Amino acid sequence: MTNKAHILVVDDDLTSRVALSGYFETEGYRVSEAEDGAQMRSVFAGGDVDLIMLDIRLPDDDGLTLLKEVRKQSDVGIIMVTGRTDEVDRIVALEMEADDYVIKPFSPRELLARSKNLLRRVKAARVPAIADERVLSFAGWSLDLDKRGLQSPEGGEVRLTRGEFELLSALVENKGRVLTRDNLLDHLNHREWDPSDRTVDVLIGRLRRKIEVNPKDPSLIRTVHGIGYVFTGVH
Amino acid sequence: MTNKAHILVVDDDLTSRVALSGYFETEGYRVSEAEDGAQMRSVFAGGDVDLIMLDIRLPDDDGLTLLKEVRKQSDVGIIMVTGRTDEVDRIVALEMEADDYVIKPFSPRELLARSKNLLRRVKAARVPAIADERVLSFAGWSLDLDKRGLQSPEGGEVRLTRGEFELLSALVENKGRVLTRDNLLDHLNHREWDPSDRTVDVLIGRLRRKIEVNPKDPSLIRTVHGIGYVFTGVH
DNA sequence: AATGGTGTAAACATGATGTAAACACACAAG
DNA sequence: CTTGTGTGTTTACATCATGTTTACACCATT
Repeated sequence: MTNKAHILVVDDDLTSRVALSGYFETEGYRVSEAEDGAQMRSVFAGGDVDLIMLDIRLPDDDGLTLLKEVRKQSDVGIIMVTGRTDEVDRIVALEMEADDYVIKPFSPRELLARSKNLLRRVKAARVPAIADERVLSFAGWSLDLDKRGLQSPEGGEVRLTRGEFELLSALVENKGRVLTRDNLLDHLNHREWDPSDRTVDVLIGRLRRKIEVNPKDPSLIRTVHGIGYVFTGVH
Repeated sequence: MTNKAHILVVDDDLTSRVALSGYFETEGYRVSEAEDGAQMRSVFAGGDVDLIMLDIRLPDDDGLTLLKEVRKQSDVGIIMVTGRTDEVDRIVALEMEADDYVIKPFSPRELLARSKNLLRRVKAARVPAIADERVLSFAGWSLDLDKRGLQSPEGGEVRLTRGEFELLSALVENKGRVLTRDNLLDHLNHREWDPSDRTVDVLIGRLRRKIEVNPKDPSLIRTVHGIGYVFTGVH
């Protein structure tokens, strides 16, 4: 998959939390951590969590209570983290529609295999939900993030190279905010910028010739001398 | 759930098979049984199986071989039935994308809870597929998802290999959205993509020679340099 | 005016893509 | 078992797209 899955680890015990996060980070997942229900809700509200590793024993809210709360509003993947002695609660958790549980101490290899399989299922179900188009509009233009194409106000399709597209979407997504070359180059490739690097300038130039009415006097992509560029198109 | 889920129990041992079937039947599921790979294939070919309980030890084909075979062509739920001594194979099974395993003798309550949760996920992913048209049309062509065949605008039947079909259906189902090679290879087989893997490129090439008016200048399947491919046929 | 930043044409280098051919493997037929 | 067939995968190489560099003119700021 192009996008890394986002995993939320909820555990009050620092040791297990770090261990879990470590495993997942090594595998290239994006990991967030929470110590309690409040922090969990805060991260979960971001709306892009794919899998929750949820400790069944927490100081404030019971893990099972949180499980119920989350399940009520979401089909996110949930794996309960349990101790050796939680036998009964494990079954209860499964019956409350937790997808799985692991027992501390866990086998990393099995844990990762299970997580991966579950993520596959979660994502498969989510695709149709994200099916709505992601389109950024400005000054009559529309930039389709799925199609990776740009439509002119007249309706014609304008072809953009990968670099031009990355640059334009970064600018439009941050419209009104000045982005440095360093910043833009990071969006483009993941690369450090040094003062002799003119890549961004050249690409901005090519972009202007494609979308500006008068490329010599740009109105959409403005230069901020000594800093970088800023997108000033109206919505 | 409106329709009863269909569960296929594959086990050569009569005792475990009957035990498993019994549990599921009590819960109101529709259960089929198979003693070996051949019988399994026969039932599975019916196309309406939601969950397979697959013994990891079978007389003829290895359970893992069957697992691989099924996974190659389907996202059906799979729970491996293992003995106490199969520790290593359990992990291997998970890594071959089995959803779960149970250890004989199993706790009926846990088994049923796990099955129920998995069925929920399997069905969630399947609903949109069934709800959608089973025939996808574009530019005069029609792709029959049940028949796994393609009809040309002139009415002739064009033969597609499994790989070509998987690729084309993935592209058409996501028309207008750019799919990465990673993405496409995942539809094709369940396999990770690495930059040296040219399988997708070759298959796309073969596909183009079958459906494009001018394969040298493709209009249906467009290349998005540095990203992947996108289907741009009109409906 | 001096200095460093920016625009841009042109050349360049490199990695991505198209594709033929060889290969590997499973399966079916003899 | 052996042979043949279909098909996915790998290899190899020609070609292409495009990001990057270079060079120089021009501009902005001091």
